[in-house]
Parts: sequence; structure tokens; C-alpha cells
Amino acid sequence: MTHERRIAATLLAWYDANARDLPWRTGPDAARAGLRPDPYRVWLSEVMLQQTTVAAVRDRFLRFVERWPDVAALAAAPDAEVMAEWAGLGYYARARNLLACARIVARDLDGQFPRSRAGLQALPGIGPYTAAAIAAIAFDLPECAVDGNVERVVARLFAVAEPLPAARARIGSLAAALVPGDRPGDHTQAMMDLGATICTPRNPDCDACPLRALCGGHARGIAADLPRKAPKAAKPVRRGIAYVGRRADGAWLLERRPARGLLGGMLGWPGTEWTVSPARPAPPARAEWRAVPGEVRHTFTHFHLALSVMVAELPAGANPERGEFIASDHFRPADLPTVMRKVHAHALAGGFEGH
DNA sequence: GATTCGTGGTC
DNA sequence: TGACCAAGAAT
Repeated sequence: MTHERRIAATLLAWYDANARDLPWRTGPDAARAGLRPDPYRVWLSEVMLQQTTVAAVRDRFLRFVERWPDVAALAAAPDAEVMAEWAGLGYYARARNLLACARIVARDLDGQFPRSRAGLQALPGIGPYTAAAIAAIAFDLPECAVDGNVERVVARLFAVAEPLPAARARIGSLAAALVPGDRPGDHTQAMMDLGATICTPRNPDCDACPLRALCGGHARGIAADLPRKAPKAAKPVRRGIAYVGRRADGAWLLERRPARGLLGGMLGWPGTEWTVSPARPAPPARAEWRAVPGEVRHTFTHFHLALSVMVAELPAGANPERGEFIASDHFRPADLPTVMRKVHAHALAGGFEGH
């Protein structure tokens, strides 16, 4: 038996006894009985899990499939409702692409997800990792899905000291050589589970690892230091102003953001650009704007944001130059991205109630 | 290959 | 408390 086969067999045996119970899974027992999970649920979970923790996804996934149980239901949903449901999860291009993908599958593919990696990867929001993961998990095809977990596990198993991202090609071929012809779907999920529960980024629990005796990184005493990564750039601080306006009838002045770019397609407060030194702009409506003491701080992937908040009561017949009024009964802070929710909370904390 | 794109948890 | 990190994709 080759080293690779021994690793795969040991990992699969460990998975049979230790697989995590997750709402989008059917579990190893069902898999061995030939039962596959619903491709719709696999696809949705994989998209939600992109750069997002299982803990954050679990409840959101359940709410989502309760509301839209299949791809046809999702394809028929209004954009604004899907974006609102995604609010707080981040990386909102995922929600836009999710809906675009659902509509293609429902309209052009008879509601069936493609049963090949290439076919899947041709759809919006499905890249190399997600295509391979769906192919393996939903259809049990021998594809190799390489995510952050797999990169870490493989870098340690084979003591790959070259830093990412340069090591990506080598890690990819090492990972592909591990995929067994039998039960490739469970192998994929086993790699994830090992990476998430034992071979963790910090303080890996090598004592509990089924692959410890087969691990090159452990043998060299460097497992916990792998994979090596290039240092990240510092985050600049950007500034801006957000305007929280409320009409006499209680309606809030909000604005749908452009479909592309940061928070694209999401609802938010009108405001300035967010730059290192923003220009002083005109408010979205004529009113007595006053500053709320303090500021809202929020950190995005590549910059810190410090937002000043201005508030104003707007007259009943207000005709704003930007944005749209959302009636008080229809306004839910939970429909906003987190930074916008913080702005609303800051305005309220500053004593603003509107009329 | 390098950038852009969110958020909440963790140490 | 601030930096790091998580089942990446699109450009």
C-alpha cells in the first residue's frame, strides 16, 4: 500500500467514527448506503462557507432552506429579499451570484445542477474549490477540492515549507494524489473535518490526530508552523459620513448600493465615499443635519473605517436627492449589512428617534 | 499573481 | 484589544 493510500484509508476510518453532524450532510452511513445529499443544499452550504465559519453558517443555512427549499423557489425570489436574508454574512457578491446561479439552473438546466466539475465551475459564484466540492460531495465524483483546510493538512502531512501562495501548485498535486477512487465525497469531507477539528491553524491537536504517524510535518516538529504565508499589508484607515434621516411618518431614508463593489446590492445609509481623506459632500436631503457624538468603527478585509454619523428629521413632503424612504413597519436593521446596522444603533444611542 | 470583497470568533 | 483567521471567487 502506498503512503497516499494509507493516509486516505486511515482518514476515512477516522471520518466514519468522527464525522461532524451538519445540516447539509447526510453522513457517512448514508453515503455508504449510496444515499447522496441534495445538490441544492450542498451548493448553498459551500457558497455560504466560503471564507465563513461553520458556526456562523449553520443557523443561516437552516433559515435559508426553510424559506427557499429548492433551487426553483430561490430562483423565483425577489433580489431584495435574498440580499436581506444574506445581510450580516458578508461577501455580498456571493448572494448576487447565488441568485444568478439559481436562475440559470432553474431556467436553462431544468432545475438540475451539472454533474461535472467543469459544468459546475461555469456557473456564477462557483470557482475551482466549490465546483470540486459539489462534484465530490453531491455526486461522489473523484475531484479534489482544495480549500484552506486541505492546504493546511497537506502542507503539514508533506512538510511543505515553501510559503503560500507560491506553494499552491505543489499542494494541489499532493492533495489530488490523496483522493481515493472509492468514496471521494467522504474523503473530501474528512479532510475538512480533520482540518477544522484537529489539524487547526493554531494549536493543532497532534496527539489526537489519526494521521500523526504518517505526518512529515509532525516528524520534523514543524507541523504547527505550516503552512507558511507571506505577511499581509497593513490596513489604512478610511473615513466617511453616514446620514440617518427619518421622515415625519417614521420612514427611514435608505439607499440601495450599486450592484458592484463594496456591499454591492445591499441597503445602506446615504453618505460620502469612504476614503483616507474624504471630500465634504452635500447631504442627501435638505434638513437640519446634526452630528452624533462619537463615531462608528468597523474593519473590512483591507481597511479600517471610521464613520461620522449625521441625523435629521425630514419633513412630511421631503424630496431627497438620493435614496428612498422605507416605511417604519418595513424597516428591519437586520436587513442591513453589519456596518450599516452599527450606524443605525449609533444614531439611536446618540438619542436620535426622529419625530 | 495581486486586489477586492465582510464578518464574528479567538487568543 | 488588535491582529489573525474561516469550506474562495471575480477581476
